[in-house]
Amino acid sequence: MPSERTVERLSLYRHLLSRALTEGAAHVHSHQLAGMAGATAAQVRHDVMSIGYSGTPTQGYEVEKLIESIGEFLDTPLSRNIALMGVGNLGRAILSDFAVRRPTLKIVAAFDVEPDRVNRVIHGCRCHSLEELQQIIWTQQIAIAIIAVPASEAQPIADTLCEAGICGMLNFAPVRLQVPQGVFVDDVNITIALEKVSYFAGRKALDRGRIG
Amino acid sequence: MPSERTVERLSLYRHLLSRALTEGAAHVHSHQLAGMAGATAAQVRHDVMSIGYSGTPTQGYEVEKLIESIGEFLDTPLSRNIALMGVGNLGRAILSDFAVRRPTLKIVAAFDVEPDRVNRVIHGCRCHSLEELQQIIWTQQIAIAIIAVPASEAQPIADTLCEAGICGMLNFAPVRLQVPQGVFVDDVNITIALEKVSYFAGRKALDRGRIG
DNA sequence: TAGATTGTTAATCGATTAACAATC
DNA sequence: TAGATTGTTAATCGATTAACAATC
Repeated sequence: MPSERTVERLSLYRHLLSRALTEGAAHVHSHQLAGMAGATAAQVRHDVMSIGYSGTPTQGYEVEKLIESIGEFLDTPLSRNIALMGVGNLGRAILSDFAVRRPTLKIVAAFDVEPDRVNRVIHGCRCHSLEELQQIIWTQQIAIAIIAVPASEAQPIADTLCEAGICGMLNFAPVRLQVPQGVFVDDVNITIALEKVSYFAGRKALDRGRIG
Repeated sequence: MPSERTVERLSLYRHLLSRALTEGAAHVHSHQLAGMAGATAAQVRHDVMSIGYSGTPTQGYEVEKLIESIGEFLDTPLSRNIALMGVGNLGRAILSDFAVRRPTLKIVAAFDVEPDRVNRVIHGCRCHSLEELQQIIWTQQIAIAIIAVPASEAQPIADTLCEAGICGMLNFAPVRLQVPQGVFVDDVNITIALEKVSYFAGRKALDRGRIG
């Protein structure tokens, strides 16, 4: 079982390699990929080894083959259909900015409680009422959900999703979701990320003697 | 120097404790806070110890005092004023959902290149043109920036920000930013987060025998 | 061939966990 | 007092880094 960091890096490698491929790069060395990804060459070699792909000492890694190997490793037999819960400002931003980027991950349905959002098509995605949730999750084979609802509604929504059989959630609400053992949850907390930046930026500025 | 994880958890503790305080809680035990934060009691004790606050065996931690201690530790002498770069869908979502939550962190200015956004007030925040950047960063004493521009514009924007003396950035663009030594950058990559959820959710589903 | 890069093992580093005396 | 919880040290765990023979 690879670590979360390794999975994150592999995902990033694939993204970078796809772009390198369109620019005509046929081979990359570990330190080149490391430079692009903000990792070390040793990490790249470790990550690549862990997915069972091998390069050659002189040429390095074949870009096309490596992309393929990462895909075989990362892409699970799970359906790649995603549900978006909440079509407020954040939900709409996710729909417009991130829905199209990866063909392997696709937001196929959105849900909201606001009557003026339900039954509308927003950024190319139809918004449904919560009553339709279970049926749509089943018929569309949705395995993953994005939680972009206010904090107070996040837990009830998560409960409904778990009952409907969802396998994983990406949670933007600043709440720790209680879910059954078999469900994977990852949190993106923008406020905490900002506080972290503020803290370490402040420490660095102090070290530089810029302030304090 | 505390780890990034410790800083993230401390930020979360403060958030949770503030809410507990308004609900009338005067004291918490390590395992209670751990339960709320999705951490272990040992982690809570370790984190609290590292900021120099002490509880008592019978009562646990005083909520009000602990919040204060976390603040003294996390809140740097750095100005808490933030600039938002890019007022597209994501930028607007950040303005509306996260700007008001923490009084210690405040988005005081937004910037965009689109003429129809410049000089407008969006979600209570004035949007400026990039020409005004340096002057506003200086006069408003802005130390932190949020990068919510398209990938292709992220690096030039980051360069300008570094020249203007910014200390830290929270980057939403799917690019690894090149910055000088003294600048702290943290990345939020929603696509990678989704791929991670998909991978681990798939693994869990396999283990449960739900698929495969 | 010579040299850079690979796969792979061992060493290091740091965070988490366990353990336990001190204490309210 | 008895008992749960604390601060603190030691043990564990896992990831990163270093090292190096194999190899194209």
